[in-house]
Order: sequence, then structure tokens, then C-alpha cells
Amino acid sequence: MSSGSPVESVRRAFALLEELNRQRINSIQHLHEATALPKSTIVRLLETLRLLGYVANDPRQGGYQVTSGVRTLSSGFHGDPLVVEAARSWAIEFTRRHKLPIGIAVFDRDAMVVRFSTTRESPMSPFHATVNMRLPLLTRAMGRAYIAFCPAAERKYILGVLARSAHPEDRAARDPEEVREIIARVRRNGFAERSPDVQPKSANTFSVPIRHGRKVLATLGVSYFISAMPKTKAIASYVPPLLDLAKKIEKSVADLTRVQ
Amino acid sequence: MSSGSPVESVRRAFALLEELNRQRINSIQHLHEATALPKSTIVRLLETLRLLGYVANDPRQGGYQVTSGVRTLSSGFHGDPLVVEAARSWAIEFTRRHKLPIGIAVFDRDAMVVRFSTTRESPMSPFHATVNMRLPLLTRAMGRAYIAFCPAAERKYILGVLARSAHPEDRAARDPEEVREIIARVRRNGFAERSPDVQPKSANTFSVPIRHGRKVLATLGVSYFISAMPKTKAIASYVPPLLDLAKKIEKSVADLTRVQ
DNA sequence: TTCCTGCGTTCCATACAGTGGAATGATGCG
DNA sequence: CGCATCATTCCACTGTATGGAACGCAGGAA
Repeated sequence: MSSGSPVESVRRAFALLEELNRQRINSIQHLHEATALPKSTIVRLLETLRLLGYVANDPRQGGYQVTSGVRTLSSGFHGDPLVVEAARSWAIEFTRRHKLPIGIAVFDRDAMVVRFSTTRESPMSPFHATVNMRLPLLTRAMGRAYIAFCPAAERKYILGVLARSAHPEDRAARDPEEVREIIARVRRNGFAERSPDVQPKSANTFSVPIRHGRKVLATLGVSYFISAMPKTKAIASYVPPLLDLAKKIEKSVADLTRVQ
Repeated sequence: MSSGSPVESVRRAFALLEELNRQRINSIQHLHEATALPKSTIVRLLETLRLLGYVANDPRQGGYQVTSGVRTLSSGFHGDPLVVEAARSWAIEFTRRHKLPIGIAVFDRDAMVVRFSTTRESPMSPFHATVNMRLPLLTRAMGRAYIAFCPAAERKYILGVLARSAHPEDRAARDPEEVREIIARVRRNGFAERSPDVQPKSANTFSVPIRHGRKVLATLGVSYFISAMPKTKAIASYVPPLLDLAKKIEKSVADLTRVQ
């Protein structure tokens, strides 16, 4: 056990592969900046990953991209809650139709964890890295959608946990008035927005819950560049399809869990 | 470009991670036999993968296993056909209920390629490695289900390709009478079985198509140990739920592709 | 008990594999 | 054309991954 030395070249190769998964365009230059590795090292590792069948190099499409081979690196893991599985195909279909990126996050202790996203498939996505990202509950859209719609007893418990959190974005938990306001606004609107104070300021997110009975199974988020359109128009164009998507997923989950 | 040297430690780390995805139990001993790497190297690489968050070491559960972290290695790839996405959640639900492993394969040039499987989740799975495996069309259940139900014109074309194939399991393509028999039997039964001559002989597979109009989008397969029960009983227990599963997936695909 | 045997883990001298700075191509732009 | 940006290749050097060997630990047999 103990610690020791993570094998350096392996660490680098995985860092590179993660970055390749995040970005749509993958110039050597970009990878160089993102990973802080020397370019020659990047080229060598990319060549290795290519030989192993995980990435392809198509210069016409602007660089390197992951191939279906990466599936063998995660096919053994099926720990996702059923709601995420049920949501996947609908989210993909949604992104194909509306060209908007969708994220699906589930609650975990003190934050929402993104378990699936279609950012890569959307040409208009403001975000890159999302899967496995932890989003605070009180400042982010997907967190607010959860805390606002989950059962009261659960909310009370969560707020107790958050009040003791050291994370700066959980600070609001110590101000009951602010919490009350956040929740009231989300409920009044029927969807959640993130705090305007939070990075990155060039983008905004709307989020709605996926419910099953009283429980909130997950939250859906759609993100867009603020510069693309004024907020009122964004709300009018994005929120109704998002609510519709949530409904479809809720129905799928109901179908899947119905014992026959 | 060119070839050169795949970075050795990286090659090994990925081989190890693939093996971890295949097996349910992962003792050092097993990994040692499967990868032919020295044990000390395996321990070092596993420690590296653990530090990077891709595997966990739970000695009580019998060794190492992949964690949700591996998702970040493949989250950027969403190239699966819609049918695979639509089938995932139903397949998982099926495996949870019936405890039987399901595979989903799509046609690719001259074989079926497994794109998703629930082997890891089934306690009774005879198979381990499946994802990205290529299954010949004339000897394997999932291949036969495809060739028997796809449109006639496509079948004719495929058989032409197979007749020129060097793969031993494609040999039957050169015997029109044998092809006719295989297809007739599959159609008569309403499901496909694999050739009894084919490895591994300890297991058997049944397969049915997922159709959309005249096209076969994918095939579903369920595998079981021959020693578990006589074939007639296996057919009676496994085939009807499999057909039911195919129906549900076909309906999902129809819902997803319907333009509204 | 004591001696096995099988497996996981740790150690460390050594060789050589991965490194990265620098040079060379390729491409695009004003 | 000259300049800038980025991809690719080269290769001397060194730091790192290697793997044989030793150790620890459990379970089984006598």
C-alpha cells in the first residue's frame, strides 16, 4: 500500500486521454497548454494511444480524437443509477435535435455529481469538462434545482451538512434568509439558475429536476453562452424543451421500474 | 507518424485496465496470468491507477476493481448508434430482474460488434470480455440473428463479402446450402443459436434482432452455461423474455426517432 | 504445534526507456 | 516574400520503470 510514486508516463498518458475526452478540438498546441507537457512528449504519447486504439488522428477534422476503443476502458463499470441510464438516450436525442448540450447530475453527500453529458455532441456548448465534476448545491443551477425540489426533511439535513462545509460556494447555507430566497425563486420559476457570481461568467445554465414520487432522482442542466441571446429569450427557448425532456425521462424511469 | 515504440509502461497500464474491466474478480495472481507481467510491476501499476482514481482496492471484496473514475476516459465518445443508447437502460433492467447477461451488437462490414453488455452485472455470466469483440456472422448467435432477418438485398451483398473472407468462421458462406439451412432454422424458431462447433463449448447463446421497419438495427444476445439446464428448458425460460426485451427497445427507438 | 505452499507485498541495483530541448517541416497570413 | 504559428522529428542524457529476490502472511496438512 502506502504512497510512493505514480508511474510518471502512465500518469501523463491518462491526463492526456482525459483531456482528449473533454475537448472537441484537440490540437497539439491545446493539449500542450492544458497538460503543461512538452510537445514532443505529447506527440509520443498520442502515438502510443493511437497504436493502442484509443485515439485517431484525422488532420482534416482538426487533430486527435477518442475512438470507440475507449469503451473497453470503462465497460466494466455499470454503477450508474437507473435514472442516468434512462436519461442517456433522451439526452442524446435532445442534443441532436436542439443542438444544446445536456448534463445529468445526481446528488452525492454535499454536491451534485455530473454523471453524463452531451457537451461533445453539441456545437454550441460553453463547457468542456463535465463528467464527474462536483457542483455545489447552493450556487449552481443543477444544485439549486435539487435542493429546491427535494423533500423537506432531506433538505433540512443537507443544509446542516453544508453549514459545516468549508467550501466557499457552500457559505450561503449559514444564511437561512438567503437559502429561503434561493429556494423560493426556483420554485416560483419552475426551474433553477446559477448564481451570477460564479465562474465562468460567460455562460449560464438552467436546470430542472427529474422526479419520482417525492424524490428527486437527478437534475438536468442546459448551458449556453450569455452572449448568444438575452436571458428572457433564452428562458423562452430552452426551458420548455428542458421540462419536456424531464417529463420523458420520468416516464421512462416509471416504465423501467414497474414490476410486471 | 510512422510506427516507432509505443511507450511501454503506458501500454502495460492500459492492458491492465482493460483486464480489470473484463473480470469480476481481480486478484494480483489472475492479472499476472492474464497479462504476463511480473507481479511487482502489476502492483506498481495498480497503485498508480489507484492514485489516479480509476481503480479501488477493497481486499474484502476480493481485490481490485474499476471505479466510476473510468468514465472520464470515455465520456467524450458518444458515437454509438441510437439503438444502443436506447437499449442500454432496458438491458440493465433486464439483467437486474432476470440475473441474465445481455449483449447488444451492431453490424459492421463483415461481423457483429458488441457495443454494450451487462456481463459484469450478472452473477451467472459465462463470458467476461465482450465489448468491442467482433462476432462472425454465420457461426455466432448474434450474427445469425442479423443475417437471417436483414433485408434480402443486404444479405446477398454480405454473403458475397464473406465468401471472400479468410476467417475460418466465415467458411460456410461458400456453401449456399448450409447458409440456406442456417437462415431457415433461425426464421422457423424466431431466434438464433450459435453453431455447436464453436468455442467456448461450455456456454450457449440465444439471439434475436431489434428491428425498425425492414432494417435490423442490432441484435440482442443472452448467454448461459450449458451445464445450468437442458436446452429446451433454457429456450423456454430465456427466449420469451428476450423477445419481450427486443420489443421494448424497438418501441423506445420508435419514440426517440419520431419527429414531433 | 510446525512445516509447507500460494499469494501479496516490499526492496533496490541496474539498464534502458522515456524525456525534452533544439532543429526541421508544414501551413497560413499580411 | 518574410514572419509567425504550430506539428513533427531527432537524439544525447538521465532519471525512472523494471523485475528478480526476499519477506510476510494466511490457510491447510500432518
